[in-house]
Amino acid sequence: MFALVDCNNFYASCERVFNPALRSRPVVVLSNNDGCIIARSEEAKALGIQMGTPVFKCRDLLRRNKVAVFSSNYSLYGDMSSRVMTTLADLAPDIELYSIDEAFLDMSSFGRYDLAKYARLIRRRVRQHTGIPVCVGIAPTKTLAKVANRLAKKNPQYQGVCLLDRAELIASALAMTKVEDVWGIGRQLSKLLSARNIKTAADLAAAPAPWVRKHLHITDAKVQAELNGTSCLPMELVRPAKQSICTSRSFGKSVTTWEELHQAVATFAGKCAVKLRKEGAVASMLTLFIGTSPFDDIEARYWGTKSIALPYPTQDSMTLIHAAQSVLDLLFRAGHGYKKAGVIVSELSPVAFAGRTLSLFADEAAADSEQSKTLMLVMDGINQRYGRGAVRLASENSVAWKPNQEQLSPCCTTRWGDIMVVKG
DNA sequence: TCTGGGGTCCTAGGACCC
DNA sequence: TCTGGGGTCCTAGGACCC
Repeated sequence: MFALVDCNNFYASCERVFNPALRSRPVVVLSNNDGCIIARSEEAKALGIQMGTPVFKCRDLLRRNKVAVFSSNYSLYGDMSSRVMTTLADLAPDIELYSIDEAFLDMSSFGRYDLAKYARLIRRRVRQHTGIPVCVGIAPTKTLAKVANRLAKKNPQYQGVCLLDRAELIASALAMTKVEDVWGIGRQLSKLLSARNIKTAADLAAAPAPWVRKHLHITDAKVQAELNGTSCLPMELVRPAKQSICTSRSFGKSVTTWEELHQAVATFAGKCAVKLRKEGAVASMLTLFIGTSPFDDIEARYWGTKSIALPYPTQDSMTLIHAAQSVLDLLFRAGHGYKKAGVIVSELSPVAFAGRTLSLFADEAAADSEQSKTLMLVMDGINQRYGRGAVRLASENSVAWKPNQEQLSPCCTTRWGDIMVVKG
């Protein structure tokens, strides 16, 4: 048996934990550039505010209903997430951290223990330790646990817990679940299935397996098997090594000059380097993309993307920034108002392997130098101790293109200075 | 005026091998 | 008119997840 523990309206709930005055008010959290609504409390959902709505389209509604609006505060959400996960790790022998607000727990060793009762204990414990409300779904496969969790969330009478441990319970749960709400079935696929009159999870479970395998993907065949109680997706107890790392942003205002874009690109490459070092990986490939707003007139739009091989597998900020800027020179077209850019590093390998392969060309290094490694170590150390950005390379700068973040809440759990401003 | 960010997996098809 | 068979590798792009 698998339990899926999923935090309710996670970002909105995080904002509430340290601000009790928000408990009776609708709360929404905005995307990185204060552009779209990406999290909503139950009260906000009840107002009809949809996921992904641009704020400017519902500003009146927000004001009329005194909705509390926040910029996204990932320091806070990341820290609250690890508190929730730490609490959960004590409650089951094995745990898979699936996303920032979800984890699977391995319940297979619980035997004849009352799982519904245990699920209620999980909810209480997480609430007590972190202040975050969660729902728990338990079932024989991960996909069914997802179904169960969804029912627990949608139906107040379940009180946050749904246990699917008998065939008739599973059957009725599948009949209640629309096919587009099944984990792994997205918009395109549900359109296709709907045309074949497959409208509920029960319909999908009952569809002839050979037809599914022939006309859909192998992943969808697994979804179907999981709905029918055959577990195809095992617990993943260790996070697999990342294959790529991306840093990208939309700009608070459109960027027109080469200099500003250069700074943005340098900053993103620098952030990728920090993430690489945190991951313990080196990258062999770098991709840069820059673009105008997709909402611009079609003739004003521009989208450029290009990848280059790095001189050797690296995690050095200066090497990556230099590479990203050289790609920018190839992609930059004057006369556009750029709205977004990003850097992706890929072909990652563990840092322990860096330099094992000798360069074919004798005058080329095969890995970062000892000086560069030491310098990066010192930089990361200083930034960890004194705060991100305490030291940076001169080319990294975020003045001109800085994203809008007008409603940022304090970092109550990660920054001492911020604790003082909390009231209530 | 204002429209997110960061990932993975799968497949089709081209280019190449013998 | 007739024109093999069996592979691998790589990439772009689509679809999905949160």
